[in-house]
Amino acid sequence: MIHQSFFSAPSEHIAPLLLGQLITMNQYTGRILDIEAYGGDDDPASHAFKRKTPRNEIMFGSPGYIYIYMIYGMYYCFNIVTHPIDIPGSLFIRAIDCSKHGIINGPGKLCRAWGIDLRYHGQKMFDNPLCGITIDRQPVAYTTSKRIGITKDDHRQWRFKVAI
DNA sequence: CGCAAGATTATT
DNA sequence: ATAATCTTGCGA
Repeated sequence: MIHQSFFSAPSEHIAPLLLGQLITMNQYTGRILDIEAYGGDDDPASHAFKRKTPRNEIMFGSPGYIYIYMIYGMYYCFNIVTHPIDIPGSLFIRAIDCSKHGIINGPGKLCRAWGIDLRYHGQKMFDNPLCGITIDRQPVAYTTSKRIGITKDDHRQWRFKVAI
């Protein structure tokens, strides 16, 4: 499994490297198909755009930790903190090809299928036998596009998907 | 303390 | 295109 320093880089640099690779969360495994990158005070769409708040605080912390938040009162979303400490950013996992459930397209559906909730918030994606990512393949071809579901759109092409 | 907006999804 | 549903963060 990859270690913490791997996540200590800009989100948009890491995202394509993780596409097609193996993610493990407790009993579940799958291959990452779709990731969005988020930054900090230069990224209006990011939760960490302005100040540190109770919710986004972890985005300002050490890389490689799990950031979970609830959206629209119904769905949890799964993120991994990026950038060195004090520089906020995250990777937003949107879709996975899961060995058990098949393709799960949608961040809310992923958390529902894998039972991810706030208990995962603040846990590690490194040095953790239960949660982590293993790079066991050559880099895969991918496409980029605009991030979806955001209104403060800055037109950045920070959505990364495995090419069909 | 009130209120609008939100990194979504299923349905029309 | 819109409802469902509730937390968060902002302003007063």
